[in-house]
Amino acid sequence: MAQSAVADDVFYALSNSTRRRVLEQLSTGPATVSELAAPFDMRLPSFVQHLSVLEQSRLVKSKKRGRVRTYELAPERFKVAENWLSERRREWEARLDRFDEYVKQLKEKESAS
Amino acid sequence: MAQSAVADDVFYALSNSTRRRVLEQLSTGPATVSELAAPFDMRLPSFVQHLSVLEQSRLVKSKKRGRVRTYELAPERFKVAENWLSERRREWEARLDRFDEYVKQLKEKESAS
DNA sequence: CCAATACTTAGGTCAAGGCCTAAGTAATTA
DNA sequence: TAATTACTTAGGCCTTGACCTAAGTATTGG
Repeated sequence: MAQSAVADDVFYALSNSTRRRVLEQLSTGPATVSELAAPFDMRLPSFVQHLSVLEQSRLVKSKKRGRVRTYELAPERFKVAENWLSERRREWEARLDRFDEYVKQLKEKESAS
Repeated sequence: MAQSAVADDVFYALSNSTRRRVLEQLSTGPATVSELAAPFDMRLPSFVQHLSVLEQSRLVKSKKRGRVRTYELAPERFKVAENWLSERRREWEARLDRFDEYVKQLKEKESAS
């Protein structure tokens, strides 16, 4: 899968507040489907779709023991989003620094005249 | 607008690779609609929809002078995504630290017995 | 072993997303 | 002022997304 497709999946998974709330919950530790579903006013099959989106994006992973499926965070994939964002920030800040430098030099020339 | 709806918009805007490429381009400086569209094999009206998604999310802003519309990055909104992600990281790292501490104490008790 | 539990599968509705063509409008340029 | 440029608007097509109900399967507790 192309790098950008991974980012598509990750950002898409993050674009829904139900899914983000699940990730918030899982940040505090593993949980079962029922536990995760409890806070939401949504039928289980609908909710489980969200879990499957999260799992496909690999932001979480799950394991089934007996009839209980337990989810946990898979922190690695978060880096895809974090890295993309910090790369953008790096880029625009570098540009703004160059602009500041440019303005500074303009001023120096001005005061020298 | 609720905080989560803002995050919905931001992450949704970021979930498409065309839109991310536009943001990458804009990280290096402002650009017009035609300049931004040039690299893409897509009809202008379709492309412009992506720009409007970006603008609605407030990740970018634009201004029209004459017949030319110029876009630029609006860095502030990126923080919504950055903050959400760093908050999750903070949370799960705190948890893993607690777990390490727990394991460490287990080992101490063990060696004391 | 029977019922309850914890999901899972199948399939349906409706809105939104991403692309298109065709036809505008407004600002510039020749 | 006529043509070109730089978008913009309108509307259509098809797929995907987010929800639902109904019915299934596989454990497990009584």
